[in-house]
Amino acid sequence: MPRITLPDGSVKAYDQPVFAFQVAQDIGPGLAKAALGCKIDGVLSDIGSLIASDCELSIVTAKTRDGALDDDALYLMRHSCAHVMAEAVQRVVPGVLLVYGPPVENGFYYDMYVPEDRPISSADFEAIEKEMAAIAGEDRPFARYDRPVAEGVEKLKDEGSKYKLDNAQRAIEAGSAELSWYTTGEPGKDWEDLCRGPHVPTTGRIGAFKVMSVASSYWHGDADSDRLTRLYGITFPDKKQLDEHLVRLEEAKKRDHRVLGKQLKLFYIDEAVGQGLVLWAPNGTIVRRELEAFILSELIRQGYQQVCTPHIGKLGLYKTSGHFPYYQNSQYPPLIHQEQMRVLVRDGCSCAELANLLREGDIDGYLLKPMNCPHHIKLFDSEPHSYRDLPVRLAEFGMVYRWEQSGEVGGLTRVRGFTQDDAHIFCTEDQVEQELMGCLELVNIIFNTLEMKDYRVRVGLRDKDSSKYVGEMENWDRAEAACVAAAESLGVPFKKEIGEAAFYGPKVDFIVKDVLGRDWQLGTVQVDYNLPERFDLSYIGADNQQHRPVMIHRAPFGSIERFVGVLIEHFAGAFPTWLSPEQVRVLPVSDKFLDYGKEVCDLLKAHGRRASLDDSSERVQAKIRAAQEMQVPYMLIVGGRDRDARTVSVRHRREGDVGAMPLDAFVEALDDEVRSKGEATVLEKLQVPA
RNA sequence: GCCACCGUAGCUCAGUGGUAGAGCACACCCUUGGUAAGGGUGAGGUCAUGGGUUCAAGUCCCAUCGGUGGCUCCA
Repeated sequence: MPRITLPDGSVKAYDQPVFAFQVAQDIGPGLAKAALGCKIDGVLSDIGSLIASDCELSIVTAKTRDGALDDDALYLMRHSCAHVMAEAVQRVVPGVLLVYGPPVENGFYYDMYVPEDRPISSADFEAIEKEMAAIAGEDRPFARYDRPVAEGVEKLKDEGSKYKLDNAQRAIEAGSAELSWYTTGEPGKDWEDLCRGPHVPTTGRIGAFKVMSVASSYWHGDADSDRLTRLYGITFPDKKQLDEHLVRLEEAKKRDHRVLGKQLKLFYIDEAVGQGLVLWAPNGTIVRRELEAFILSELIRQGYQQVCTPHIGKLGLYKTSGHFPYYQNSQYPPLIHQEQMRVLVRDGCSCAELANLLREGDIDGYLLKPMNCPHHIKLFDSEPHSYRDLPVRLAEFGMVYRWEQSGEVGGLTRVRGFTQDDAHIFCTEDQVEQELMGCLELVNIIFNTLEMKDYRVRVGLRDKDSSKYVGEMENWDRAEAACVAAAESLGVPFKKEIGEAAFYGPKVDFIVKDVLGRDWQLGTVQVDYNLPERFDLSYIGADNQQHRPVMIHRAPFGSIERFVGVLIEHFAGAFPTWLSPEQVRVLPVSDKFLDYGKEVCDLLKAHGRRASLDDSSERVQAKIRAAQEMQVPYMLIVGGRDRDARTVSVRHRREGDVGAMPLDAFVEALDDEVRSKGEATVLEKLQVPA
């Protein structure tokens, strides 16, 4: 009979099977009342679970002992709230069929088939929430019942939802011996859903919730399959936490790079120019160029050579590389010269035929480059190479153009024209590991300098059962080992993912989250056995024989556009001084002191600082506010006292008024701050007693 | 590409089928000041674009373009 071990190590023994709820009751009625579920031998379960054998048991409540929100509790509430939302939707909108409603990070969703003549829109949220509140108010129990597979399938067939039947069949394929339902209330009478659970005890325990958004999705995530409606919601143990979450979301929206980009005049996207085509304003261009200069200085230190190549190349080049037509639906269509077009028309080529020629690539033309590698390969191949030359590392901030789907383009994170911090390393097999290390070292240096700690690393390895990969298997093994070793050297969490390798080689990807919690892949480092083959690249080895080099593609920050977008959010617009478009603004307290202000400003400019003078006839308070809104790191307030003593009164955008210091000392301290990229700061100097 | 929502001044947003609005920004005037908005006056609009309904459309309908969220995709 069950002996139940509790988290504190104590044991409760029962002489017959016991419900987890009863155990909680025996520990204390308060705990039983607060219980949302339990963990039996580490498996999250209903508090109504019957325990028949020895186990470890912990009771899940909304808060952990240290008062934080309990992740398991949130999971139970989200999952349960999804059920309640689904029931509410079915009350509000007739004809809705349920598909799938899991908890997700930050909430839950429910996928549903919704009749086409009655789409769900945000106008329905209020009614849905009202029904949800009613269902929660009824406080009906989440009751589980199981059916043997065959009986369960019959039941689902009777119910007539192909989606639920499909879910069941998937569960059966995964090895389920039984199918389970959860009724909110009485089985056979109240609302129910095929579900493996677990759930909170009653509908009254789903917490404070809100329907967030509606979106479309596809059944099985397949764009050719049925289109479903996905309703997103969130829930928290109480209203206060929900409200706090909503406030956090609002705060996050203010840090959105699209909002800050406008506010700080960094970049614009104009529909007259084109969707996903970024116009970098002067301020944004400064950030970009500083970043590029920084990356470049590290590249040069690592032995890279900088190259420049054009934005277009002949179609044939991309046929050799394989980019065309393999990736043609994510490319701008080929460009054809008008003379050639004239000849085609003269020879009776119809629009349909022309479209076909373009699609098949059976035509001379140029392509806006979707990648930089073919150009770099041609540069490498423009002269013979000895093994003594290798590795050859060619770097370029190269702009590439890709036809992204219209629904996916937005801000700086997904664009149609972007600048890769690209380089291609041509090396021997033996040099691969060392070169990978170099790439990751670069990532390390740059993320550390920018104080970006919150990124993750994914190592994409081949699926050994698949035949889609090119290259020698032993080279793959070595390259994969090298990728893993290099990732380990970074000292940040990384995950190996089987089957995520490119067909031509393994890779290491860097992924960050934006302010709204969405993942973005920044850079990638990829080993490539394919292109050297396609372009018949070679070098002369020590044995005087021709050998095939290995290529490494690496764009550790992906695109400068996306990277700057991520950086804007990372710094919430307050770039470190070395990156700031405007580093100092001089604010004379009255225009009597404009002369001195100008002198200060000119001195800063002579030192290479990006400084400006606010000569408006505003009060100093207003000038501060204006500078503050543009996130200028240092404001120098100058008046009579400063002029007479040849000082500046320093105000920092975060620290506020930090006191006066001699002008020359400030200029020098700021030089140090910029030069050291923030390792030394003006503020530190000010804290040193005079 | 798919679904929902949205598009009004440079920006943020109001606007019941009946004369186009506010705040900020901008220009000019007054104010000459010491750490997050001093005061006044003024200018600024093909209400995304194109059709339609109506005596009358920013408002209702359709299409197109663009934006937002998610799905799909992402070499």
